[in-house]
Amino acid sequence: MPSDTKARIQAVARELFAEQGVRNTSLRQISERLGITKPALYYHFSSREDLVRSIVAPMVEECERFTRDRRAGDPRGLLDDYFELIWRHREVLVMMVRELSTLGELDLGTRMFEWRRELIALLLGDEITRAQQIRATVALGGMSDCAVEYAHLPLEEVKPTAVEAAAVVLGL
Amino acid sequence: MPSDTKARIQAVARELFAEQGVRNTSLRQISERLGITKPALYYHFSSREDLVRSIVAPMVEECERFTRDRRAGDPRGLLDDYFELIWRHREVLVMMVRELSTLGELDLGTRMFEWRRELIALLLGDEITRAQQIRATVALGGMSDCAVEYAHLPLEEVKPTAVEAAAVVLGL
DNA sequence: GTCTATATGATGATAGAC
DNA sequence: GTCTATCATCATATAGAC
Repeated sequence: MPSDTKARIQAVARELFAEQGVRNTSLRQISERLGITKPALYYHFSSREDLVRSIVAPMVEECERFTRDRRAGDPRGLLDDYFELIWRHREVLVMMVRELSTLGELDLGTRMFEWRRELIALLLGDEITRAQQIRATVALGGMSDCAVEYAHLPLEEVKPTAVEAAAVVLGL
Repeated sequence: MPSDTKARIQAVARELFAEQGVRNTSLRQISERLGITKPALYYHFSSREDLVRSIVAPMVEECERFTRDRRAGDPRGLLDDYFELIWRHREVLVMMVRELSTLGELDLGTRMFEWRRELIALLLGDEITRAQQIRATVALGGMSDCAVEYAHLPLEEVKPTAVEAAAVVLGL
């Protein structure tokens, strides 16, 4: 059985990134918490950016798959699934909210912004007024905030209320 | 008339902090955009942290004054004033959202979290269920997101809809 | 008030031994 | 796979001249 050092590096990095931000976390800190040395990291990842990307990629890909594979209609069900999606990735989400600037360097800021635009289109259609756009921001942004703020609670304790609140805002 | 270099430094710093994050901005960048040298900054500010603090302090103080001086009741009016408050400081708000971690070093993360707790208490009273808490997070968090996402629009185009959406969530 | 020059330390990254 | 040793680069910050 091969050693799973690579996965352990990612776990520790995710932990530190969520704790103190991506930019604030050095390879030294990661290696120290793991009990290995800095250069050892370079055997598993070609660069620091490679490591960051490997952690963020799964969420980004799943988000983009979510809007790509989804057909319009059933807005209430979409809110439901949207919440489970951001909830599943809330550890990375905390990271992103805390440091949009760093993710911007990886070109993820714009992709996530574009993703939310698509999400709003799925919810309310293509032609929407500014007022609808703002309500959608309150609804979706508010739900994201919940995933961050109540990240330590069980899903069942947060989701029903958060989804219902978002639905009320959107008049669903 | 004394030169207002100090204020110009703060203006440029605010600009760069909002653009690319606090941690990502070096004193070198600030001095270069101003057309002066790095050590010149130290004549006006005793340290980098001193400069950051001088920019964030006004918002934090006004937030804390807001909850301190306010008596409970008139929740609809509170939502109204809350939105104008975060809107007025939205440049700093973008900074904070983008980099809670750095602000955490300045002990501001906890203060802002505490502030939102007080705000929710003013809105809904001291004894609230978790469900009310979550709805409040959607409402207040959603409004904050609007200040960030529509920072480039005039207030009158955003505020009425955002406040109304928050009020609906809270059943006001 | 602003400059030049410099001290000191942390960072990401590589070379090469084991 | 992990180590020791080392590099260039960048950061904040200070000393002292003008």
